[in-house]
Amino acid sequence: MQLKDALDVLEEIAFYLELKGENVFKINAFHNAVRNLSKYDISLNDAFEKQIIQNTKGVGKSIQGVLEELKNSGVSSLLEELKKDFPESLITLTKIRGLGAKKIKKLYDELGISSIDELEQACIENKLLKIQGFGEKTQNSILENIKKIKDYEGKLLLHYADEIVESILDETKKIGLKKISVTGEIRLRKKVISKIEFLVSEEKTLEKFLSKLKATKNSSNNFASNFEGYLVHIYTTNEEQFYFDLFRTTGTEDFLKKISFSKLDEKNFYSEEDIFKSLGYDYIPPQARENIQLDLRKYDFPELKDLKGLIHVHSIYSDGSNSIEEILEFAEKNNYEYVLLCDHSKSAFYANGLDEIRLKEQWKEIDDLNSKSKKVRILKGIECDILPDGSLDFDDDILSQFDCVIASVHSKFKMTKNEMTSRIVKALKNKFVKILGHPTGRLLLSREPYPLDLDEVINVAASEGKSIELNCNPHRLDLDWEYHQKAISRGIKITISPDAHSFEDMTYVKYGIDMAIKGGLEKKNIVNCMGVNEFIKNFCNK
DNA sequence: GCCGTTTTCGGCCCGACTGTTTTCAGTCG
Repeated sequence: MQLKDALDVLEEIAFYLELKGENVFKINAFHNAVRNLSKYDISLNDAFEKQIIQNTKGVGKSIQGVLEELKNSGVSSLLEELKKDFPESLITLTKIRGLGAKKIKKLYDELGISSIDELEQACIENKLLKIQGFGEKTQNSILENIKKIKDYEGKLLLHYADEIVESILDETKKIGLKKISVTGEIRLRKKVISKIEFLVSEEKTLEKFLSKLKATKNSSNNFASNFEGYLVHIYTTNEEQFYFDLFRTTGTEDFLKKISFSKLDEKNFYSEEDIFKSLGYDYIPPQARENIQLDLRKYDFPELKDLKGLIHVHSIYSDGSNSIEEILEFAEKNNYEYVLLCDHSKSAFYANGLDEIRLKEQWKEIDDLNSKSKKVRILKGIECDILPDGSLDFDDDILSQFDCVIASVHSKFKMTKNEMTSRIVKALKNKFVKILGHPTGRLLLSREPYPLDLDEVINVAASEGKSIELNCNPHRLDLDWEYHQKAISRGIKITISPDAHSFEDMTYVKYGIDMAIKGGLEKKNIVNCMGVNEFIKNFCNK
């Protein structure tokens, strides 16, 4: 069991305690424990072995007991006991934004609502207005949020899809199924996946594979299955037509049309390259086939190894889980020339943002490490909050002392389009700001972007000579690939950054590479394809 | 439930926001 799953159990316990009207401080104790442990991305076993559970503040005897029990048996008897008094589905209501334990209890006690469907029906029938503390706006926002949840149902982010693919491919290895490839949306590297698709060439083991997935027949060579609530499609083919069908099932339909795929008069190919060749085109990687605007020519697409700078990394100084030394080791191991360390600024109190005093401590540590490190240069950066009025979280005197400043919006999302646009435009005009972080603030499948005139932001970034981030966190992927051509056509360079808070996050740049290819970015368009000296020359103060 | 200690019980993070109220409760990060 992962520590994160165990923390979900603690959150559930807190929820049921709150339903029962337990002491607020007792409930908070569970929330505190979760908060203090949530920065560790490890298994529950490791958390015990590394003495993390034992030494973390806010994790006392009894919460430790719960975690111990989870480690040993996978369940919590406390949670099981608490659950007994309520319907199983009640906790699903916590998925709805704006609903906490208090409101859920009211809905349950007064209207007997215990599921999202029941709640939706009650809203439609105007029943919530009768309850004290609920009004029209609350009812509307609940309905809206339910709609969102239903829209998102069955869809998953790319990195989760990759995990599922991985686990299914592990199974096929055990079975002995050899000729299988992921195809369709995942192979195109779409940012949100609605079905998981495989192409398999028929062999003896196919039946075993299909029964393992409990797949049912759709048509003669198409099977469907449901894996943990997600749709899986399995297309079957034969050895000779494998690449033809891989090409076809990868799509997109628009792309196939664009290259006149249907005009191919033979079906036996030995690679996708051969298919492009016989159609008279250079090879186009699957990522780029979703972007119908791109020319059918060879692009100088970036690869992971072309990224020379690891830009936008958080350390334990703010809300990251690694020390600067550990980040340095990671960078060395992965052949980066430089790291731009970007912890949060002081206003980001929820993320332990740095004030001027702690900044100085960090700078000293960076200087010390730089004097020892031969291979990797650590640069002093900051992810500086853009305050609601467009000013920055440090004054120019402090800002001037960073090598490079990334400016991002983290608060007050609910502004008008005009207000938000001028807020960001003002920040971009600060001469020490070099990169705009996650420009739209969206969280895929969870939070809409804030209202923003992105065209205007791109125009200003261009005229000010600033870079825009392609945030590689699979929840963000922001700046979206659909805006890449617009940005580079104005001369903007894009920064591919992991916005990392852990080692795992640092590997997210691979999703950035996927999106960059999709957007039609070439190495020359990407800031961190520059070596350290060129980066300093073009994007650093001093 | 956790912590800290003036060691056995009292205090516990907090500000912003929203929507409901008519002065505040609930939620969120």
